[in-house]
Amino acid sequence: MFIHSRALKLQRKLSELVRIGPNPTNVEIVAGLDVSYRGKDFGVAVAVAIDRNTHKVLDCAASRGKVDIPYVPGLLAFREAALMIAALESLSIKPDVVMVNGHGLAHPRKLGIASHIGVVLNISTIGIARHYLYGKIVSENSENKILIEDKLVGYVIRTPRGGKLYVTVGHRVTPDFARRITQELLKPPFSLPEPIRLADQISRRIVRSYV
DNA sequence: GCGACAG
DNA sequence: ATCTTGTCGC
Repeated sequence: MFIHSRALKLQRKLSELVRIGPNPTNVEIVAGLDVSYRGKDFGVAVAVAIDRNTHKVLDCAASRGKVDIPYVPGLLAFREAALMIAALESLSIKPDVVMVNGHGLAHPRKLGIASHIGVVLNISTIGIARHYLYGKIVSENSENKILIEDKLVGYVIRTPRGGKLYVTVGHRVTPDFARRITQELLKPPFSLPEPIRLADQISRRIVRSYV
């Protein structure tokens, strides 16, 4: 079952394992992870693998099931990580880096869902969030940096339509690599990088197909 | 006590 | 995130 205090303790423990860089080499496959819900406790997670150069979909997989843990700000991973990991491991190919819908190090205990998944699977991950959660935003050189304990962990970037996107280090990537790969896969007129956008779109279609 | 609060 | 159709606008 779910013990709030245990969750906090686990996050503080796992956060010690998070690494900023080094970046993966020869990045050709980028995956995106997202979860949609039917009602309040039935979720569908989808993993989409994209070719970093052609932006074509290489593979796609889904995982669904009852979700008993409620959403609590700061504890999102306990609600969604299991389904996301199941979907990710169902892919027939291995991504070089994974984008997760949620924050990475920009988190109260430095362990947003992107970092959580990165540490648990020991893979490179990037957090992609549409809303602010935690951290100091500093405008510098016409760019908005996200600082945690005075350390750079990511950037707030602008989407083609003027919206904001919080891009942060999940695990084993640098802030600049996270931003660069995100920009590369951010195709107008969309406001989310392709891997996440497709995972989001596909997961809601699956969910909505359930009458 | 007050405000903030990913998906 | 989800409950929800059409509609106004770039």
